Amino acid sequence: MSNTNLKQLAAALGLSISSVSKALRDSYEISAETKKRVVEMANRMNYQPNPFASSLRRKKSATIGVVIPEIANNFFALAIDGIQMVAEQKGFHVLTYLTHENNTNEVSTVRHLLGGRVDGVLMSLCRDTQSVDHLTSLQESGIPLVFFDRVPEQMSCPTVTTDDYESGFRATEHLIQSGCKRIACLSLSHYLSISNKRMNGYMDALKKHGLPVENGLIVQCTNDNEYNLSLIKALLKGRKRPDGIFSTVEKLAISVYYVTQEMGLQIPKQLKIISFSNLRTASLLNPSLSTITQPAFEIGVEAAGLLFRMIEKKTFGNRIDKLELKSALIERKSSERINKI
Amino acid sequence: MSNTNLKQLAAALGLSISSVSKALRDSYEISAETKKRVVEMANRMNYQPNPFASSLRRKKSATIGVVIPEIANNFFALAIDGIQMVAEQKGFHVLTYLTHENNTNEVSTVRHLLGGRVDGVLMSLCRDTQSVDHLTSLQESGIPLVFFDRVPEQMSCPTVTTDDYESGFRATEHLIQSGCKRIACLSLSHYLSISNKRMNGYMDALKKHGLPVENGLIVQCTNDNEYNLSLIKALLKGRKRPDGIFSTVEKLAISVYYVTQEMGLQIPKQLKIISFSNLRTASLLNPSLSTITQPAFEIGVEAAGLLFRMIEKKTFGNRIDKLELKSALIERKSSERINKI
DNA sequence: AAAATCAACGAAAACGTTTTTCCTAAATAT
DNA sequence: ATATTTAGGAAAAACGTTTTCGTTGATTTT
Repeated sequence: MSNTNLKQLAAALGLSISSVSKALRDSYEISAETKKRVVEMANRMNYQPNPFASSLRRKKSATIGVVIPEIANNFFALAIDGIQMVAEQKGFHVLTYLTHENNTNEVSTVRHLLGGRVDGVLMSLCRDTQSVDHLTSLQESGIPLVFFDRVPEQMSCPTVTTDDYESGFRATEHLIQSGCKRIACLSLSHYLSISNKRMNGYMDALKKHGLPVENGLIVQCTNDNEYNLSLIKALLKGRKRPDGIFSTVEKLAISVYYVTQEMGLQIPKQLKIISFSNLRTASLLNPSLSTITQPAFEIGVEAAGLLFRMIEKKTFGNRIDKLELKSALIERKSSERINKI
Repeated sequence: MSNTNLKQLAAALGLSISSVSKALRDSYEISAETKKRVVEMANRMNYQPNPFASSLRRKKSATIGVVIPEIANNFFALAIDGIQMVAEQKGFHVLTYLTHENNTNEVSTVRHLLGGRVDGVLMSLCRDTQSVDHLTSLQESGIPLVFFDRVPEQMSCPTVTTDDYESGFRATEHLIQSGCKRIACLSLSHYLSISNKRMNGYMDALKKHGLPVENGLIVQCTNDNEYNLSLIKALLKGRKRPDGIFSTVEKLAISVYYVTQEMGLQIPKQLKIISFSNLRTASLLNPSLSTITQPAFEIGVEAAGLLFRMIEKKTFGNRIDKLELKSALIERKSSERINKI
């Protein structure tokens, strides 16, 4: 805690507290010379305004909250990076909260946020969030709220997302064009819109190319990594093994790599795979992993930008922005066509 | 901002503000029945105490600050994860700041922190920090401060680190035992103690095994990825190419992989490599990467634990904890001995 | 029965800002 | 010369808590 306050500063200057405050905030009521004197003394005495007093009085915290499922995740780490950049430019602080994919944590975090600790909230839902009551109550409290990537479908709110349906479609079509006939889809959660949209793209691509949609090929994964591994193993050891996998999320693709390594299954010869991913090492994997790569950093930047427009009331009345960015499909070895001789 | 405050709550209950406050804080001065009434009404009216008023009055923020070079980094993401876990248990909020390896940012962040926004600070230095003036002033201000991983050598402060010297030594010795005769060292910064300690381990291992320490084999890398790539290229294209690389940091190893891929240099046949890294995909790379893996999550947990002991004044007077955790050396293909026939 | 203790609560000060209102002297207008 | 404006600054009222003292009436102690 900074030890010098306005009172001491005022005493040292022979001025009143209010004048010092106004001088520091560059008010027109204070003469230029006085301002200079004040600023100099403030520096000399190492004055730092008390943020709580200021926040209390102004009802502004200069802080935003970011609520995400996890941080040890390339996508979210990059998104946070973008968010932090914008926040810093605006002179805002960033409070982060991790839900660990657990709705209970999400709800309690939102309740904390309702206390008014932040001027705005950026959020990406956790995988098992169904009810949006906590979210609407946050929104109704008047705190600007923007969702990114994992957004709630049931409520009207500003969002920043990517072209999930199209990406799922293109990824699946790419596998088909590489020769796959039986393509599995690894889904993160049937509650998440991104997971469902990606899966819908997958299904429509199958239909377009006359391939059947088999329920057994759609694997709903959990938050338990071990259990996911067993699901993937079961999928790949089954009688009618898929020859292609569309993974809606990075960590599931990594699990597939581990399983195939253990089983001695060859990618892309026996199994092709493409996955949503922000791995920097995708091209260095054995084999290199074909990816749909979301512009994670930009998503963070745009979401934060939107939030600050709301905080600064630059957005008119009831306008609700829905921004969609494009992901990039990057073909690598893991989905390469094998030309039989 | 929550709309109901103590005053309104008190009015609704027909009690005084102070009694309501005391009831909510479970003071012995208030009867059990009254407490129950108050708590019920508080829930009904959705009362959330104003955090700024509370912080202002109590001179406690229930918040810690975390200052790190970057977040899109496996090590730091994991460390943050550990920190957040402990903070949540303690009911604390976490404010994160990124310096982007830039000392100017570090200094200005510290100045912000001096304002008293947080009750404690966890920090990992940026690569070009030389002077520790800003750090000592933060420490002298009385805010508990714990460094992790990248710690300042010139000042006396609590730290959580790993066995960097030993790890550098073991990694280098491992390369030697795999048959390397000319081992290069990729250093992140000659200002960072971790980088230097790892390098000292490297040099001592060379000496122990009668290998010369060549300045040309010690590459001081920068914060510019492109430039680092050119440095690595120059190293590997030189007349007397090294046959082994000890990388003190993950991203430089990744750069080496890119360069060798481009050059068609074969790992581990023509070049062996081992690197500090927390890559989850290390074993899936082509070839799998031998790593020294730091217990990043635990580092976060321990550093936060230490910080909270200081915040809660559980640590006696001038005691200064220096905790050292062990890293694990994991041998994989990238440093495998090639047995000539 | 008087004095002391006690339980349960209220009044008010304090935390350090920001901001509105008010004051005083000098400058300008009438 | 008097009235009015205008700088430049001071006083004081918030902001919503927490906490230190009182203040009661009731109970216990002596």
